Amino acid sequence: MEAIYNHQAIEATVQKFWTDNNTFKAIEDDSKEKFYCLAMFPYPSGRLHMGHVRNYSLGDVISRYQRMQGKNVMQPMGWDAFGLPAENAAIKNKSAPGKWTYQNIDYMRKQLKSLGFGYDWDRELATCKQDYYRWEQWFFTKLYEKGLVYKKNATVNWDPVDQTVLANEQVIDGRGWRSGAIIEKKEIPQWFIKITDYAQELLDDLDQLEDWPEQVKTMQRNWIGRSQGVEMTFEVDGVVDSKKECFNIYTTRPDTLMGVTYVALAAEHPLSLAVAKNNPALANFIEECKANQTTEADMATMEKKGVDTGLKAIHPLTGERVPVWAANFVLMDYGSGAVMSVPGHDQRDYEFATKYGLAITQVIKGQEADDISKAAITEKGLLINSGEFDNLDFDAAFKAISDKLVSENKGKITTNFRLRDWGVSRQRYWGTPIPMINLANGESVPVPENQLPVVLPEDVSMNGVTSPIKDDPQWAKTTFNGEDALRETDTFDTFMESSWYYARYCSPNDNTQMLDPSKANYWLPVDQYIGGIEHAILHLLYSRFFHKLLRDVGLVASDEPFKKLLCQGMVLADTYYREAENGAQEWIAPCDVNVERNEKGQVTSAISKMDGEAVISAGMSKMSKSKNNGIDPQAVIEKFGADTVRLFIMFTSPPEQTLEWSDAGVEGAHRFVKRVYKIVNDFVATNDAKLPTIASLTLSSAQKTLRRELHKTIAKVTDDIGRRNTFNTAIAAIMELMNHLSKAPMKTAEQKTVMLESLRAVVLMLTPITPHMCHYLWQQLDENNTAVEDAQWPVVDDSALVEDEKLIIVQVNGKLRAKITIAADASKEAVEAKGLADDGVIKFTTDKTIRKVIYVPGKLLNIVAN
RNA sequence: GCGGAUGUGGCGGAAUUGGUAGACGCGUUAGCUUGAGGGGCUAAUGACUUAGGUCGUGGGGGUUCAAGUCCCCCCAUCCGCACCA
Repeated sequence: MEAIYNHQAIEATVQKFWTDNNTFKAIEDDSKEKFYCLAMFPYPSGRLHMGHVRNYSLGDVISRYQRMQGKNVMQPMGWDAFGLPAENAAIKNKSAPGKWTYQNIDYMRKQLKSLGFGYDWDRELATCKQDYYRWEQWFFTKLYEKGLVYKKNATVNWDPVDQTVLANEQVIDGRGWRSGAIIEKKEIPQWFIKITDYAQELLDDLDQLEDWPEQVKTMQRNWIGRSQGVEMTFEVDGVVDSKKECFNIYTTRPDTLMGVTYVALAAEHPLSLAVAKNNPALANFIEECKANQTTEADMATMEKKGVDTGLKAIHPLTGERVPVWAANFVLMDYGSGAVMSVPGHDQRDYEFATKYGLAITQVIKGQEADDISKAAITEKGLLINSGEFDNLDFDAAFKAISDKLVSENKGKITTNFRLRDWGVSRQRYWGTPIPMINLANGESVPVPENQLPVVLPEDVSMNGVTSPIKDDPQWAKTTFNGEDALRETDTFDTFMESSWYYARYCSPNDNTQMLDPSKANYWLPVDQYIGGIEHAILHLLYSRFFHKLLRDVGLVASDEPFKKLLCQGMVLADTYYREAENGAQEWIAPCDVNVERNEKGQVTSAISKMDGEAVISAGMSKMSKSKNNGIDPQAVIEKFGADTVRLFIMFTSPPEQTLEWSDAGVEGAHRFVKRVYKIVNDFVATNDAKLPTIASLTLSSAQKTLRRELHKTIAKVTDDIGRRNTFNTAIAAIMELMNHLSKAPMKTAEQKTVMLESLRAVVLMLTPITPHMCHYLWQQLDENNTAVEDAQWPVVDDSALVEDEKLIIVQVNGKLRAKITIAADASKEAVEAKGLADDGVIKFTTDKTIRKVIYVPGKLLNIVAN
C-alpha cells in the first residue's frame, strides 16, 4: 500500500475499475428488493455547478448505501436538454442550439464521471433527441383523443419592437431585455392540458406520500387551492349595446354577500370592452392595463386601480343597484373575470373603496377591537345588517344564503380550484414541436401516428428574434387528407419533457413504445427522488399529473411517481464587491480575496489579492454569475479529489438547508480523508499476521469501551443515513470514532483485532461518501477480496453495547448541579439517595425544603426545592 | 401581496420523543516536532465574573419540575408564485 494518499492515482484507478466491471449496470432482478434512486437531471448549461455536485452527491450516497444493504439499485442520468438558454447561447455564438447543447453534454458527462457517481450510463437519455420526444408527441395525441387537450386564447408578454413573445424572465421592469421596449399583454391561441380534471386526485393522493416533506405537500395543497363557495349571477341593469347582460362571480364568502357595495370586472372583460367603445376614460384604462405584468406577484403588489364603467349590477338578493367597476387586479384568465367586492370584510376591496369613495358596509360583527373605519374585518363572525340572515354564524349563513340563491335560480354551490389548466405552448424554437396540424378551415387535428415524430431541424441559424421553424416558409407545410395544411410551429413547455423522464429511464432504448410496462412496473415508483426545493410545486406537480395520465393509458400501474422526496438547499458562497466610479457594484470573486482576522478569529477586513486594496463583504449569497461568486467544481476536484469534495458537501450542512462554501472547510475535509488513509496505512504496515476473532479473546475494559463506541457509531450512522438522511451527523459520528481510534494503541493481538474490526467498519461506513478511497482501503483490509461496492453494510453487535454504569444528570430546580455515575440497574431510590448526597447538590438544598423529585430513568434527576 | 421555510459561539452546524445547550468541523491562541506541505501532534476556546456563580439559542410574553424544542405576538432573511430550469 502507498504510504502517501494520492487522490489522482486512486480516483483514476478506481473509476477505471467501475467502468471495466460495469459495476453500476442495473438489471431487473425479482430475487432482490429494487431501489430506484433519482436525482433531478441537469440542464446542460455548459459546466457543472456546485448545486449539481450537491444534488448528485446526495443521490450517489443514498444509492451506494442502499446497494450495501443488499438492494438492486438503479441510478440513471440524462439531460433536460431543451430550453431557452441554448437559444441565447446560439445567438451569442452564432451557432445552433443543438450543437451547443451536445457539446455541453459531452463536457458535463466527463465531469460527472470524474466525481465517481455510480450511474448506469447505458440508460443515459437527452430530451432533445427525437427518440425521446417522439413519445411525448405520441402521448400528446393520445391525450387529445381522450379529450384532455384543448386550445384557447391565453395571455403572453409581447415585445412590440421585436414582434416576439417573451418569457417572464426576459421581461425586466416591464421592458423587453433585448429591445428595451415596453412589453404588452397579448392574447394568442395556445394548447392546454386539462390538469384541472385531476385536481381532486392530485390533492387527495398527497396523503399517500408519507415520505415527502410536509412543507412540499402543504405548498402543493395551497397551489391546488380547493375551495367551497357559491357561484352566482349578477344581472346588469338596463342594456348594453341594446342587449340584456349578466356575469358570474365566485365567492368563498357568501356570508358577506349583503355587504357587497360594488363589483369589479377585469379590464379585458367583454362587458368592459363593450362599454369602452363609448367611454374614452375606460378605453384609456384598458389600454393602460395592457402594460401590466402577468406574474401573480406583480399583480398582487402593483397599485390597485380602476375606472367606473357607469353600469349598475343588480344585487341578486336585495335587488339593489351597485356600481360596476373595471379593475386592474381582476384577471380575465382566472375564474370568470369578475369579482364581488365587500370592502367591509376584504382588505383589498377596502383599500380600493377608500381610494375611490365607494361605500363600505359592515355585515360581520367582528371582535371588540375591530374598527371598520380603519380596516376591513376579515375574520369570520356573526352576521349583522343582513336582514333575515342576522345573527347567523359563517356555516349557517353560507347555507342560508346559498339555499336562497339556489331556490331563486341565481346561484349554486360549487367547488373551485386555484389550479389552472396547464398551458403547454411556447413560441420558441428549441423544444419539442407540438404535433398538431392547423387546417385551412381553422380546425386543428393531431398529426397521425404514422407521421410521428415531427422532427425539429437542428442545423439552423438563429436571428435572435423568431424561431427558425416559424421563419422557414417550408417547414410548416404539410397536407391532411390530401389538402394543404400547416403544422403547429409552437413547441412544448420544457416541463413536458421533465414530467416523464423518470419513467423513460426504465426502458430508455425502446424504439417501439413510450414505456415498456413490465420494466416500468419493476422499477417504479422512484424510491428516492432528490432535487431543489425550487421545484416543489411546478415540476413535481406536473410529474405527478403525468404519472396519472400514464397510468390511465395503461403504461404504469402505480398512482404516484416518487415514493420519497428529498429537497436539497442551495449552495452559497461569500460575495465581495467594490463600488465603481459610476456607482455600480463590481463583484470580486472570493478566490481573489484574503480575509484578515483578529486574535479571536473574527473577520476584521477583506483585501483583494490582486491589488491589496480593501473590498466590501456582502455576506453569503447563492453562487451566481451575476455576483461572480461561483466556485468551479472542476478546480476543487483537481486540487483535492472528488472524495474530498463529496465529503465536504455532505458534512457541511444537512441536505435541506443551504450550504455555505468554505475553502477552509474543504481543507478540513481533506485532512480527515488523509487521517483515515493514514490510520489504515499505519495498521497495515504493522500487522502481518492473521488476527483471531473477537469472540475468542478476553478484552480489557478500555477495549470493551472502544468496541461500545464503535457499535454505537454503527447504529447511529445507519440510522442517520438510512432513515434521517442527516449525512452531516453521520460523518460527525465517524469523525468522533476516528478521534478515539487514533488514540488507541495497536500492539497486542487484542488491540489489533479491535482496531481491524473498527477500521473495516469505518471504511464501509465511509464508502458511500468517499467511494474511491474506500475502494482502495478495502482492498487492504478485506480478506475475501470483494469489491467494497458489493460488501455488506456493517451490523451492530448488541452485546458490545451493554453498559454496566450510567451517567445521571442531577439538577436542582432545573439547573445542572452534579453528574453521578451509578449501576445501570439502580432503582429510583438509589439514584435519588446518591444525588441528594452529592456535594454539588447539597450546596443548593441546605436550608430548603425538597418539594418534589423527578427521575427520568437512566438520564436525569431533578430536585425541586425552595 | 399570497404560500413555504429559516434564525443557536468568531463561522458552518449538533442537540432525533420537552430532560447536560454548543457534538463534529472551521477559525483563533499557546506549546512540541527538519516538516517540501495547502505539514503533523498536544492543549485551550460562548459571554460576564467578586472565580462562589450568573447570563445565554432573532425580540417580547406564556405553559412546565424542566423550553433551542410546545403556545401567542412581533422582527429579519431566504425560496416559490404558473413562459428560467
